[in-house]
Amino acid sequence: MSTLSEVARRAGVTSATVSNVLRNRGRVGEQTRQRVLEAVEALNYRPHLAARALAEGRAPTIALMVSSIANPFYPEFALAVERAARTSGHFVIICNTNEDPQAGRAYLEQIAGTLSEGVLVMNANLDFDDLHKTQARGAPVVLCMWERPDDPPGLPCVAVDFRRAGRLAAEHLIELGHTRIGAIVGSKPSGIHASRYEGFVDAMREAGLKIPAKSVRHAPDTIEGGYTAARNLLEHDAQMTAIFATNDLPALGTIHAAADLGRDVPHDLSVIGITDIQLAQQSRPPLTTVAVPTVEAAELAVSLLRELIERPSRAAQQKAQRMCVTSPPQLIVRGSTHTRSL
Amino acid sequence: MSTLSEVARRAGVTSATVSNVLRNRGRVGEQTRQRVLEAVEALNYRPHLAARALAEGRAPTIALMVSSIANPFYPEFALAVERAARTSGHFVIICNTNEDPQAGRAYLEQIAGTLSEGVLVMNANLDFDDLHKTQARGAPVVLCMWERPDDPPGLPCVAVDFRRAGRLAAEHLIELGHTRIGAIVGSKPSGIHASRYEGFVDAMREAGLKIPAKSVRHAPDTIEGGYTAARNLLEHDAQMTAIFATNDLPALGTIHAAADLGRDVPHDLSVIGITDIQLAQQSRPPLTTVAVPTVEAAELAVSLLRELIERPSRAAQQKAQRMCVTSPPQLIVRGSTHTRSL
DNA sequence: GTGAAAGCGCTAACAG
DNA sequence: CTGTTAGCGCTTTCAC
Repeated sequence: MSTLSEVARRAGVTSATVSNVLRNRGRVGEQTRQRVLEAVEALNYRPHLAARALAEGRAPTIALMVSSIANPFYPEFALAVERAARTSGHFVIICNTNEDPQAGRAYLEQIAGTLSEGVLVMNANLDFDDLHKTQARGAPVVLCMWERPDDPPGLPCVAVDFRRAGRLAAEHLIELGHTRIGAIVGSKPSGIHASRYEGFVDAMREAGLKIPAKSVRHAPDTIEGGYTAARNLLEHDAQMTAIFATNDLPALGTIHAAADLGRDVPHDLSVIGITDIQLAQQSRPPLTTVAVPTVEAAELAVSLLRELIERPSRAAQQKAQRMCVTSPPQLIVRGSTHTRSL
Repeated sequence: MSTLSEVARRAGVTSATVSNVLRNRGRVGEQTRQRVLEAVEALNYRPHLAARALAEGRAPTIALMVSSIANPFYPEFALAVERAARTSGHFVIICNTNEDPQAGRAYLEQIAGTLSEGVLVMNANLDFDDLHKTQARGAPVVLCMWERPDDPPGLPCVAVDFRRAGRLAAEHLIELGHTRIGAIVGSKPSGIHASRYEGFVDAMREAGLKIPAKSVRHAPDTIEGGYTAARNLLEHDAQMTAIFATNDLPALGTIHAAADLGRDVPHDLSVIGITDIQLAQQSRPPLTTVAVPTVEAAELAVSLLRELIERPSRAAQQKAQRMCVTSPPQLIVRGSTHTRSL
């Protein structure tokens, strides 16, 4: 690893000059520029990013806090984040909190503001106090998937109208003539699944449909969780003709459960999810779902973060209020829903 | 963000002392230690990792090069890498090369040795020259899933006996009485899928079974790729009773294709894959597959990397030869394979 | 145009 | 035990 001053020596100039040609700052004579470039080439010089970070007082990385990268939804988001981050010259450090606020805090305290200049939070189950603290220490924080455009979290965020997503899903089922509709709701009582369910409830109410307690189940946000909940639902109410899940994974599990119960999807049972993960296209039948603008959310989150990093002064005042809203979720009709036929 | 010297001033000592108490180096009086700790607390001080990295001449991060984190297999691996890395105090920077050697090179040149002190390579389609260069510049490199324990790549690596995996899969099918077996091989002609296919060929040959060209297809490493290839296979040879895929995703696609062709898996058609990704348990029927020790590979890779980082001198000599082999792949029989019944 | 010099925040000898 | 002194590799005024 050669250094700036080695390059400088070889080019017969000083390191300041080398720095200047490398960053196109200041005026440098064409001749010296050439010599410097040659020296850089000859020595195979590459700037030391940590040193640069220290000198500039900023870091070339951002942290992405996520509960577990192994959950099928996050990788798609992480990929989009990484792409967006690259365009602003940032690398992304992946921080799996494993849903543990302790782990999250450890990450935040160590890297925020020292190794990474900002943090993106994606359903990582973090303590809001911790988030505020890291913000106070100078590292901007943005929440990547806030579920309520109408209820700001007091932290910069990009919001997705999940309530609307829930409503769209329910409306689709209702339009198809379904009246006995079951719901599988992500296990965490509050948070992102609550608003989806609220949207569902809104639509049901408007259509004059009841939601008996028996037709709602809470389940872990996995295929298996959905499977179990769906079996349960179907065994308690044989008349049910449609199931709404607050997420794609449980919806996929529902399709499996139906198959095991000898019920054909979509003819005997319609199933709908929310998100539109890649797998949704690849199930049998392909899953009807309400697509959430993942890539857009990632891009907005990165650009908001960048803005907060670059205009800390102006941003300081707006921080609490700063909220970007993505374009609305959209219904994607595929093969798992059908006109009620019973 | 308060600094070491601010803490020092407040505690009435010098920054060296603060550094000492924080890292438990050197002897420090109990009284001063207390005062320092109080000051740290009062100022909410956190060490600046970039500064520390510069001073120590090493970085607290490693880079994980991967073709695309959105591919369902990598996240599981990435999670294991991150966990292992944390135990050695490293953060992991995720580098999506998108299969593009150019992109890979850009990453390597920028971060290797400056922002991250080592790099893990996971099927990222990188140029070996580039890897050798980054190694030469002082950043250890380890390949995470080398497919041939018997043929070292000239770079440190952890090897998984994929040939054996292919053999195990084939043997399972053969034992079940299948003789007309189709094969779906990952698209890249050389590399990781080749050895899996070789293992398959070995077993077939030993069993005295032929592999007509018609019963082999190359396909992208996706569900859809497998779907198309399987349809193709099945339409050309209605007698085929089993299909071996070099990876789980195409195997899953094969199950779908069979369903669309009205063939029951496993009674009309047995399907087997390799890897054992999470999805394999969750398909209908659950996929029989040969499990590859992902987590073990991740842990070995990280510890090998750490060793290379820490003993550069000794390691230098061994670098080219350094190879860890994981425990062997194992057959996991689930629902997609069955005794031949035609 | 180019160089000299200070400093980013921390660590690591070495003195005292 | 604690302080002094040098850097780590780079950026950035500010002189010349």
